[in-house]
Amino acid sequence: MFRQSLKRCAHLRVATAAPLLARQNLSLLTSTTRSSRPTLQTTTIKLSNLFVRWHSETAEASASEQPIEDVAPSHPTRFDELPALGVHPNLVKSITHGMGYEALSDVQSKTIVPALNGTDLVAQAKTGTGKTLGFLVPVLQRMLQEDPSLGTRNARYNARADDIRGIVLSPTRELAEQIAAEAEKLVAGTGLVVQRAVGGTQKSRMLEKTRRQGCHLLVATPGRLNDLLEDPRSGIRAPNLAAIVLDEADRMLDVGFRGELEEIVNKLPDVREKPRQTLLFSATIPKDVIQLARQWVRADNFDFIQTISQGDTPTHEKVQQHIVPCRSWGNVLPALFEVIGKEVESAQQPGAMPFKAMVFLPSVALVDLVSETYHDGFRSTCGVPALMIHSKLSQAQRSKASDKFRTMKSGILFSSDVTARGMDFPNVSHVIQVGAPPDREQYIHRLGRTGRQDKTGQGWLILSEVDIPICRSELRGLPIVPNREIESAAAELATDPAERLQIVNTTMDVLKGVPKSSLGAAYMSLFARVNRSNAQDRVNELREWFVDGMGLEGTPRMASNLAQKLGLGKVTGLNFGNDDFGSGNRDGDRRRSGSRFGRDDDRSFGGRDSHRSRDPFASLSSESRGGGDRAYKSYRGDRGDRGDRSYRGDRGDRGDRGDRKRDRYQETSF
DNA sequence: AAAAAAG
Repeated sequence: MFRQSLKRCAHLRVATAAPLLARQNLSLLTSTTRSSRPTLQTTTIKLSNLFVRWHSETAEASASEQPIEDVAPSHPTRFDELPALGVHPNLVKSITHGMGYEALSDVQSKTIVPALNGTDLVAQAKTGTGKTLGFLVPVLQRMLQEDPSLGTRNARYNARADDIRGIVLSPTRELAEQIAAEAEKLVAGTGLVVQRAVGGTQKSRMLEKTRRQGCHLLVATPGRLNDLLEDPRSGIRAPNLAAIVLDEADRMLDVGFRGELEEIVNKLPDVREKPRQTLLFSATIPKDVIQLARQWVRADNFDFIQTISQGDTPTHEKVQQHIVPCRSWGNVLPALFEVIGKEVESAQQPGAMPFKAMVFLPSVALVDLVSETYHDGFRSTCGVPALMIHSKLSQAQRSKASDKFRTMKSGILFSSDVTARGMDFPNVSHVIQVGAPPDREQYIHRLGRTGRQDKTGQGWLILSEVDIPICRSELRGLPIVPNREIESAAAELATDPAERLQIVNTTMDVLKGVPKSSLGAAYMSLFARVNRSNAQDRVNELREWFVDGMGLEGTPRMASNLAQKLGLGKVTGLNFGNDDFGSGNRDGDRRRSGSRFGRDDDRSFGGRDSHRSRDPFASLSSESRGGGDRAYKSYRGDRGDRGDRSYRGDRGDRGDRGDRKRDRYQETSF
């Protein structure tokens, strides 16, 4: 099995690597004497065959390829083998003594030799498998190799701020801090100096420290690094830059960062004059990112190393993935608190991990709202302390939350996607995702906050039915199993509180007591990613939440020009009135959809649909689509109006692409 | 109005 996965690992080796290897005394042959482990089948192929290779699932050279050398590189398995491969003993000592690691992980084992040789890498490995060490060791080793006098600690005094040799870029400040902390442990016994350049901190303090201590490796977020490089008085320079690392590479290469990254590169030495190594690491490397990655690596000298075989997912089998489909958004928060309550209880069982959960929410406003709701209504009964983190907090608050959660044995961190990637909080037992994750990759990275190294954990995804279709296609192929034991998920909201689930009542009562501005912000944020096909459903389910669930007069007011921008122009049931929680914009609605609004509204939100399905999931499965579908969907707002037309439109749509979609759904586990 | 990232 091991052999097979190795074979499937797309791997390129280019001729230039061989002499370097020899020069560094890295004996390739020792691997055969050291152990009987299978060695990687390394094939040298022309770069033009790269894409063929990635799609072909085989590493055997074809006739068109030109094998230059048939080498079998060694794959060290223990850190104490690294000095024999040329890694400085003081670096290795930090790892084996200071950090207490013995065995290399799969990704470390496969990247170390090519990385030490100066080969550019695109490396993909599952979350929590030690990618950070995988890029830090070769980058730091290169510095020690170029200047052997840096091997001892007192050489630190020669470090300079204007001769930075390595840069690591991270998409978030907290991740940069974490990487820097790891790097500092590594260099503890050497003369290497690590500095950090992240936003939200005092630039002048950082510059003063860097001028005083010097810097070999700079760990940075893009904005601050760019700022430092374009400031002629900063004194930060990297004329001899030897390596640049993009951690979370797929994220760093996407549109949000591309411009800033280009600006940074333009201020660094021209690679034609000063060649440098580029390392791109991530747990997810979608196909379209591979094209972008090629612009970063040297065309004639790089490896693409995957420790995830084709067809496998970047998630861990040991982490169970549950989905709780909710009949409406109003059910989502009660379901969240029910899951938390039940899982806190399960964690009491002997042998269970203490309950330490990260709860990912789709917007800052929802982090605020849910965090407050938990503290006001559930914290005392549940007994588990909770923190929150998102980018709108001050950096001091963010760091405090992050540091505190790191040390907690049991606790909850309500979070936006700031902590979704790379963060290594020890012993997270649960990752709970609320609402549709922005994309497949983000789902995988969030889930990867649990089940790290040799640990286990579990994932929960709590979704409104409106978000099911998008998630079903986005998360296709992932082993996500429906959970029907959460009563709040299917509970009616429009019933007398005396007959309503207690947890629903508590949630709604607490929400009602939260400042209207918080509710309003959360409401607005839930329209951020709607599209033409689900906008009306979202309006309706949120209206049900506010009116039937919380017993408010209506939904928060939305400016009509904002509604236009959001693509809600043709949607009915929004509140364009002057009062924040008016009873809805009847005038506007009448103008748009005629006079039946009131009646449909009553029918939809009055909770009088006796035939509504009690099990939202049952009506979603591909087998029971049809009658159940209709019964289930009948709660929705004024569909009757625009009504029947849009309803049939939906179904017609489905019918057109029916076969293909059905196929995809069958591959999906929920 | 939507994660993040410069001030």
